[in-house]
Amino acid sequence: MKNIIQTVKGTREFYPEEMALRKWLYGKISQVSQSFGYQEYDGPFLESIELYAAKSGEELVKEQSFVFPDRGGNLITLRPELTPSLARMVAQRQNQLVYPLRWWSFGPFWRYEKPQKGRTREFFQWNIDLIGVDSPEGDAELVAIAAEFFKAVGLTPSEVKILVNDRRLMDSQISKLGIEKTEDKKKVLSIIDRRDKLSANDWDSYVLESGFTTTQLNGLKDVLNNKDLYKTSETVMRFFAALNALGVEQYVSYDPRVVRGLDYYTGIVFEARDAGESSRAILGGGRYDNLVGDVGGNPLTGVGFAMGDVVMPLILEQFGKLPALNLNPAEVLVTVFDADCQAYSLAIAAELRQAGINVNTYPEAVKIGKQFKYADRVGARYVIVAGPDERDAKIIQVKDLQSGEQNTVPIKEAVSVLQKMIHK
RNA sequence: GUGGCUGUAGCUCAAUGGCAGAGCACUUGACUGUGGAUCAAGGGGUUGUGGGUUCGACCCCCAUCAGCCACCCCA
Repeated sequence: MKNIIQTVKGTREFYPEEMALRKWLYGKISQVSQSFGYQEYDGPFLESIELYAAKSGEELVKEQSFVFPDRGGNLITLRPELTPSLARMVAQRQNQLVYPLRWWSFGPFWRYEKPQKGRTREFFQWNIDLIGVDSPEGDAELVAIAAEFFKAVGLTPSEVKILVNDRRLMDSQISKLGIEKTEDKKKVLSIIDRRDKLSANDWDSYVLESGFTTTQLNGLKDVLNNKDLYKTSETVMRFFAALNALGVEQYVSYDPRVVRGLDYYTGIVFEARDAGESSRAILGGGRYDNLVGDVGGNPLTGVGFAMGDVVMPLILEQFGKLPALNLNPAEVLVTVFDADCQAYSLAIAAELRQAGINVNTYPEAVKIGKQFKYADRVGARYVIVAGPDERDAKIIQVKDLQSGEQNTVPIKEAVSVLQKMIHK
């Protein structure tokens, strides 16, 4: 045990239990994405480092990416995010694609970060984007997709909330405080982003230390406490009207403190958080204006979000919403009574499989009790016993481990009887 | 990248410088053609790894690896 080579730091292994959960999650994501008419796509897992140099935040590429030289000396990156690949894919076929473009993806990503709970170095991420539209209704569609996803996995509006703001709204408010320079505005956004991470007093001093006046500080506080700020924006009002019409308004609320860290958001921004103590960010996204420009296309607007796969199981566990998943694909186990009867058992199993039933056989003729225990442990519900008596009489015994009932079934009716039992 | 906590059986944890243990899990039996429940017995450890201090180290010191927590950043 001790000299087994360790897994790479921050990676996960998917034993059947975890794999079943991953597939379940993928299924929900796929179902919700497709219910809104989005098409599945994917990009390469390996990209050249130049792709990220243009657009992504400096830190993401320089400090949080796995980068290595290939045998030819080119720097290769394990993709830390999908958006640049998406931008290129759109740019390459910009004039052939049909807009609005609705695409979604679920695949692996790598970031060289310090692993801890809810954060690994290798993770899966759901990306979904609506490209080529700039309307509040388009923004609302993406938020509605997030809400429908929560609904699909069984999370209620009291357990998860999607918090929304609009950068344009914030921008005009910040201007009103006499902060006009782009650089200063960026600084304010990052200050707002830290609002929850500091105590009220510490945050106040942080604002002042960053070079802003007391008047600006107080003005900023007023803005951040104004839950009705969105009512001053016709666009955001339309956005909320659309959410109402889509029937997901209970999951969504306006919060002027949400600004998101990334520079490239230009309109609506949103993030989902759980209502528990940890209050983790579950997903985040927003509107961007210049998706394709950086990789050489004509500017296209879009709105999208990303959700990692690591936090969701933690949230589901916290609220007791983890699904009970069946790990054993075989509903039936055919026991092997003794060496002489093995062929009879194998033939029964083969016949059931021909009929589309998933069947385990016990691979050796050990004590029947052990085989029953095995069936119980692996979660096979029906056990077939076919010993010498059964073989000679052309029958089998079928036991339902859940009810404990056992019936004698003529071999000719085995398929139909089991199909009925399995599908009832 | 910075700071802190932790690491003992498959799992959850005891043992605070003097013989490395318990519960659960596992194997076998009670039950010679039937799982779960009960009872009994049994197997299982280089105490994360490598050094050091000591007559003696799970325990103290150093390093290292991993996990967790707070920063940073974000999914």
